[in-house]
Amino acid sequence: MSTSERSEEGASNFIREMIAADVEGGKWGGRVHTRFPPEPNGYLHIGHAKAICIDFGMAAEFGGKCNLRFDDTNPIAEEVEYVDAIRRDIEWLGFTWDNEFFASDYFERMYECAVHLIREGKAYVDSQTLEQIREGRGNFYKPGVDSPFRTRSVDENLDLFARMRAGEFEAGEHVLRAKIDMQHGNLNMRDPLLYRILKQTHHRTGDAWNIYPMYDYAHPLEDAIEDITHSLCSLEFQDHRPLYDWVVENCPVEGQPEQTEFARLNLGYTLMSKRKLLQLVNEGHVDGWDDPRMPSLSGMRRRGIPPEAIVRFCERIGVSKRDGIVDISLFEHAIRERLNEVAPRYMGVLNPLELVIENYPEDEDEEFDAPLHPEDAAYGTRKLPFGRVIYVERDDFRMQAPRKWHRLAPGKEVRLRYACLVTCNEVVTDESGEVVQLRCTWDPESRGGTSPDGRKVRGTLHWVSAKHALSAEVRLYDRLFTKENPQEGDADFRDNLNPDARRVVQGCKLEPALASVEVGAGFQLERIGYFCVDPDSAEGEPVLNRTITLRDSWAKLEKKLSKGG
RNA sequence: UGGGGCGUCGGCAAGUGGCAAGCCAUCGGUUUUUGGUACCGACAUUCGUAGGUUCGAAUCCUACCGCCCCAGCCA
Repeated sequence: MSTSERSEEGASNFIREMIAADVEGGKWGGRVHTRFPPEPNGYLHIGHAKAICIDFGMAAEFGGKCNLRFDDTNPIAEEVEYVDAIRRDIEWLGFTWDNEFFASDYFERMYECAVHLIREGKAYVDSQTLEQIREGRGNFYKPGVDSPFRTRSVDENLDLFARMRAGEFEAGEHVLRAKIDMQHGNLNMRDPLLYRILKQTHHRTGDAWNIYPMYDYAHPLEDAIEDITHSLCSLEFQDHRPLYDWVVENCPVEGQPEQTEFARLNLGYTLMSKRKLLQLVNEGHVDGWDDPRMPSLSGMRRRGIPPEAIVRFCERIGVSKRDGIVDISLFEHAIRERLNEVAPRYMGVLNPLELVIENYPEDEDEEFDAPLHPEDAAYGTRKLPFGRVIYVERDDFRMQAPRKWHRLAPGKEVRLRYACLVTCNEVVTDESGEVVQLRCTWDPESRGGTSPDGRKVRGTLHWVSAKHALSAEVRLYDRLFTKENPQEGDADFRDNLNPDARRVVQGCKLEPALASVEVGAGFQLERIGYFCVDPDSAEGEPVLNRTITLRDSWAKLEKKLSKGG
C-alpha cells in the first residue's frame, strides 16, 4: 500500500476519532467489534459498500472484529437468494467477516428477554387493533394515550404472550409492547411494539415461530448478544437510539453496545433505495439486479467496475453526519484511476471505416509487437497483425478538418498506433455521399509508428486489421437517470430514466488478441475507454460492456472552439 | 404545537480559540506513439445570517434563517 493510500485511509472522521478515544480510554477493554447487518431482502448496492467499508474498515484498523449478520426478523420479504448474493458481494469487495450470524439464531433468546421484560412489568400484550394503536400513539403534536390493556397483570401477559407464540391467535390480534411513556416527545418511545404475530414461514426457522421481533427490539439484542462494541448505522436511526439503549439496559444481556449514526451515501444520477431498485427490476426497466446500469454491486461487477475502485471511492468520500449528494465524477475518477493502473491495453473500433493502404502489397501481412501496458512492461506484449486493409474509427475522420484537428482528413498524415504513418490521399463515397473508404499510402520507413526523419505527427489512431478482426457486439453504458436527483420534487423516478443508459452497437471490430480475454476481466480499448467481456458472449461472438469512457479532452476543446467561433 | 440531526469552495470533506488540509470538478501549462496517464500551477481575506465574548472566533455564547429524518404490526 502506498503512503498516499495510507494517509487517505487515516483521514480524520468523527467515527474514527471516537473509536480511537474509546480504545485509548480502555472502554470495552480496548476492544473493537463491529458488524454489518444487512436484511436479506434485496441486493447490496454502492450505498451498502460505504457501510461495509466503515464497519469492516474500523474493525481492521483497530485490530478488532467485524461480524456479518443477516437481520432476518421479517420473513415476508426475506429469501436465501439474497443471503447468497450478499455474501458474494462482500467477498468481491475484498472483505472477510470474523463470524457469520443470523438474527433468527437468537429468536429463543429474544423471547426469553421479552418474558423477562413482562415479569419486570416493562412489557405488556396489547390487544387493540392496528388502527387503535396508531390512534393511541398520537402524533408530532398530540401526545399518546395509554392503551386500555397497559395495566394487564404480569400473569395474564405471560399467558397471552406464550399463546401468541403457540399460534393460538391470528396476525393482528395481539402485539407485545414495551411499557415506556405514551407522552414521550420521541414517538419511538411511546410504548413501541416488540413483537407481532406473523404466521409466515421463515427461510431459516421454517414454521417454528408465529411471532417475530421488531427491528427496534431485535437489533440491540443482536448487538448485545454478539458483544458488539460499536454499532454503526445510518442517520435515520438516530431517533431510535433512546429505544436501543432502553432495550440494552432493561434486558438480561451482558453486552453494552453503543449506536453511532453516519450519513448514508447518495450518488448523483442514480438511486440508492432497495425498494425502488427492486421496482426497476420487477417492472422490467432493467434486465435484473446485475444489469450493468444498476448501482447494485452485482451490476457494477458485471459492468467491469473494479472492487478496489469502489473501496477507494468510499475512503475518499469520508464519513460525516451531513446528507448530500456525492458528485458522480468522483466515483468515475476512482474507476478510471484503478483501471488505468491494472487494465491491459488493446485496440478495437466501435464504428469501423475501411482504410486501404494503396502502396502496401496485396497479399502480404505482417505483425507488430505492442505492449499490453504503457507504464508497466511486466504486462508483456501481444502481436498486432497488420495488412493492406484496416479499420479505423469513423469519428477519427473528417472531410473538413476543424481547427487543431490532429486526426484523419484529406491530405493529412497520422500515426496508426504501434504500426506506421499513413497519409490520406482519396476519399471514396457512395451515391448518398457517405464516406465508405479511405485510400492512403504508408511510409514503410515508419514501421512501429516511429517517424524516420523526426517529422512531427500529432495524431495517433487506433485501428484493427480487417482480415484478422473479430466482430463484436458492444454495449455502451451511461447514467441510469437524466437528473442528478431522479426524484426531485414529486417526480416519479421512472420518468427520469435515461433511455440511452444502454446503447448496443453491432459490428464492432476487435484485434484478435482479445479472443483470449476471459469474462469479467477489464481492459482498455485504447483511446476509447475501459471494457470487459460480458457473460452473454458466445464462442467467436464476444459481447463487450463499456465500463467507462476515457476522459476526452478533444471533445471539450471542440466544444470550446465551436462556441468561441 | 413535538422530537432528533445538519449547515466550511460548484460537489465531497478536514479543522475542536492562534490566522481555512485534501480529493473531485473547473481553468491554465509541461511531457506523451492513447487529445489517455503522469506532472506543475490557479481555484474560500472566508466558514448559513446577525449580534456578543476575546489580544485573537469556522471553532465559545445568544438569537434568527435554511435543509434533512420521524406519526409501519418495515429495516
